[in-house]
Amino acid sequence: MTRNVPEKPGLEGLEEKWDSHWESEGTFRFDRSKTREEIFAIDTPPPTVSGSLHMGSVFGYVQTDSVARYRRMSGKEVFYPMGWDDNGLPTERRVQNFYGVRCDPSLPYDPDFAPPSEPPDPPVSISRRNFIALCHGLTAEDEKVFEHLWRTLGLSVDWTQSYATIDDHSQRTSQKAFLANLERGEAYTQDAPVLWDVDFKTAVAQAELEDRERPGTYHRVAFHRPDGEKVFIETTRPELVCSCVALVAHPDDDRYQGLFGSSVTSPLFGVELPVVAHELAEPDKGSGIAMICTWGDTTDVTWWRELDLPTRAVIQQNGRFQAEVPEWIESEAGKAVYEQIAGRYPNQVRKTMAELLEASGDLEGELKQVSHPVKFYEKGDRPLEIVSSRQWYIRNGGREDDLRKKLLELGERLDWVPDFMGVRFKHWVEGLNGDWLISRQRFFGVPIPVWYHLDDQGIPDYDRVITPNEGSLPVDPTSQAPPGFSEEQRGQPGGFLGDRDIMDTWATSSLTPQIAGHWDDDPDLFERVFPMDIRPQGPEIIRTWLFSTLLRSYYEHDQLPWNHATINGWILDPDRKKMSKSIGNVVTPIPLIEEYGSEAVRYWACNGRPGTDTAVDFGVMKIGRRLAVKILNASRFALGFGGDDADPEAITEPIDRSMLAGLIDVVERATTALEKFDYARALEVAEASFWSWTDDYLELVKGRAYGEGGDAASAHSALQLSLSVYLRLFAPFLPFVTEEVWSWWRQGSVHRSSWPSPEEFDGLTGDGRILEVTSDVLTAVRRAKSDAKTSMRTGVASLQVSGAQEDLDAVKAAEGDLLEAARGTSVDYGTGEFDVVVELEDA
RNA sequence: GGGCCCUUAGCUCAGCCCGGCUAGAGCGCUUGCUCGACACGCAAGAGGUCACUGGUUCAAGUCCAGUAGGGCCCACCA
Repeated sequence: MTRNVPEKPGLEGLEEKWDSHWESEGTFRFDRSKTREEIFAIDTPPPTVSGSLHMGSVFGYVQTDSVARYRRMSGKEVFYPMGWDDNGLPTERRVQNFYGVRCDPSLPYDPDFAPPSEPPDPPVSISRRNFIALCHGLTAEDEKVFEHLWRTLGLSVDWTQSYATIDDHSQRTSQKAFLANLERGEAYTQDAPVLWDVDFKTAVAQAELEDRERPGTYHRVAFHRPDGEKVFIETTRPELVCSCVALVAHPDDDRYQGLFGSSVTSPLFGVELPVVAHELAEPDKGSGIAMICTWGDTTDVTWWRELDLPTRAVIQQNGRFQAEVPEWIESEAGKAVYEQIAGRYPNQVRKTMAELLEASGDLEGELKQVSHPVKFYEKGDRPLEIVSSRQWYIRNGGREDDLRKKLLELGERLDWVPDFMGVRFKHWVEGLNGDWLISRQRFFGVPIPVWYHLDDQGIPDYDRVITPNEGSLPVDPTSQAPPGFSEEQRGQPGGFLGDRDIMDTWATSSLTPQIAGHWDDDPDLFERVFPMDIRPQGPEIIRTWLFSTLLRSYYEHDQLPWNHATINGWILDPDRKKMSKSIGNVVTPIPLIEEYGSEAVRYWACNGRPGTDTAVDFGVMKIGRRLAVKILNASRFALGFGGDDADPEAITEPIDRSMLAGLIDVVERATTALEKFDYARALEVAEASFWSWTDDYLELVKGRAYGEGGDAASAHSALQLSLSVYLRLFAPFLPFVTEEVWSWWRQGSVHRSSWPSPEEFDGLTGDGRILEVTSDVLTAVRRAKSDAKTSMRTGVASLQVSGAQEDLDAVKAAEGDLLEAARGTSVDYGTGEFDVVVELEDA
């Protein structure tokens, strides 16, 4: 075919050119006629579209894309869909800030509502339906930006397979799976203490917690024995004295043996409390005796449950102390004290209580400043409180050892890349201390698809759950009536109540294999892609996304959702610090793509070893760009001789065959690495070989290639053949430039060509040492010229090569090329230690 | 408190699983070079007690034990 090699090849504009070409050709379209064995399925992480674009996203996705492209070239049909995680709190927050609105579910829907042009302060309250409409609108915009970024980066996803975690199909899948869990008893509802974010006014799950080190103050507070004797506890939360239900010490603690079974009264409130024993009480913490409140921390919950203590909760879901005086405070003095703290926030009450205790003589000694870990919602700004509320849970092994063991087994069967990441999973499962709380008291998400019967008094009976017909999914119980009821019966005695909550975003994204594979509506497709081959993801969401996906797959299919989990490393800023919005060191990808090009950014990402933390490094990007430019220029040379296409028969020169022999090794090593998902090693191997190909082989054959006849034809064919191999080796990493060069003289896409294999070189290779030794001699000649500070064009007056006989034979086989490259006329050979003596002509 | 990862040239990192020839790459630095692919370039060079201490071995950057520093994850907030 005719060759179309440009005079001055460049990188500019390649992204756009090839993205639209691939799109119109359907290059990456998934062929669903293939069988499961022929398919390589990727459970792509759906990025949260409501955050800013971030180098962390680019990093992992590009690495995965290189794996996808390799598998496609090695003969697999790659199932590579892209999803958007738009449901959930990040979107709500973004909408609130972007438009300056707040969702108030009590407001009626306003069909004419339009968001203010500037976010007002304070924000304007709008109805739930208006709010959700804004969420949908904004995420649609955000998704376009993301898709554009992914296309510019050259992710080879099949864009016809996209999904969003809030779209109807995802909602249907999510609700169907939830109802299946409910049916089998894996999901249940319970009224219990939960960790609660008072700002977001929602319950949060164990997986969403983080500890933050906060300053606290130990208050030494006196409780009173009937005989007037004081018992001192130390607490950082004196505001909870009013919700105290008991004092507790370790059963073996000698100091408190006499107190167990007796009672004390609380300071200020005068509430009578038992003194109990429990082994969780630590003798060397504080005074060794603690107050149990309902609930100050999760240990309180344990004590409360195990010791069967009463519930005296005072902090409400809005974070304030309840307004009415609790009924367990009976004394007039106690009531008066409570009046002073009613309706206020815990940190205010803490100060007030300290003052009141001081005044009453119940606060002893100096206040002691400490720093201690406090539980926060990972997205929240205030410490979590524990409040009692009805929530939905999915059993996750946190309370059942059999299930926990089963999940640990599955985790062991999964192939972790790198394997030490499996330990994180193991520790997480071993450390689970409760079931997965999936209900959220929020708005933009998949509704929990149930209703409850109301009794004759209009009181909901949470044991009588009404579920929808599967055909009606997705449903919104707050606006749709359950089967067998009409909307008029909503809230009426004998009628129904729709669950107002939505599911945790992970309750839906834990089903990405089922959503992308169309478990609910296309069983034929699902059979062809499930279980998937790889789950690529970041290390920070092993406890959430990976774990919950594995759990749902176990419940629904009794097997792993994928065979391999490839865990990428963490992205650090150029100074090797963790990137975070609060520090303000987040690096965004678009300016970098503009400056260095997509290939450069991809090269940087693919240089990050699997599972290894990697810093944003502009230097590495520059190298990537240099490599891409080099590929263009070297290709121009290799294809610049007109004439025929590569003819294997024509490759007769020993050095050409020697070069091909070396390439076999490169192909084998790159292939082995990629089979183990080690894209970085494959790139490194290809790159090192490519540079010596340009620096040595190209220089050595240059003179012969410009000539004519059989020896020139040998060079032309060898150049084309080796270039074709290099382009395919680089295609997974540098998709644009390799496609560009491929298009100069080949039909079709390099990304649909076959991955190079050693069989391609059958009968074409020679002694690999010829090129190696000849290159060494050439290097010695160059060194001589460099030392003489003269041009590389300087002629060589005499060239003596000493070495073992086999080395001398190797050089002899390439003598013509060597002399031409070295600008010499003859070589003298001598046996002995390897040595090259060069004498230069006068300049 | 428990666990995992890291520590190799001025910088960023390979090499360690499976011990073995003078420990590699790129950037930066130094010195040259406008040769018919490439100045978004080319060639050559300098630069390292492989964190530390012990041990195993004929042989340790590589295996084992420990120490120190850095990072991450988990853990009941009295």
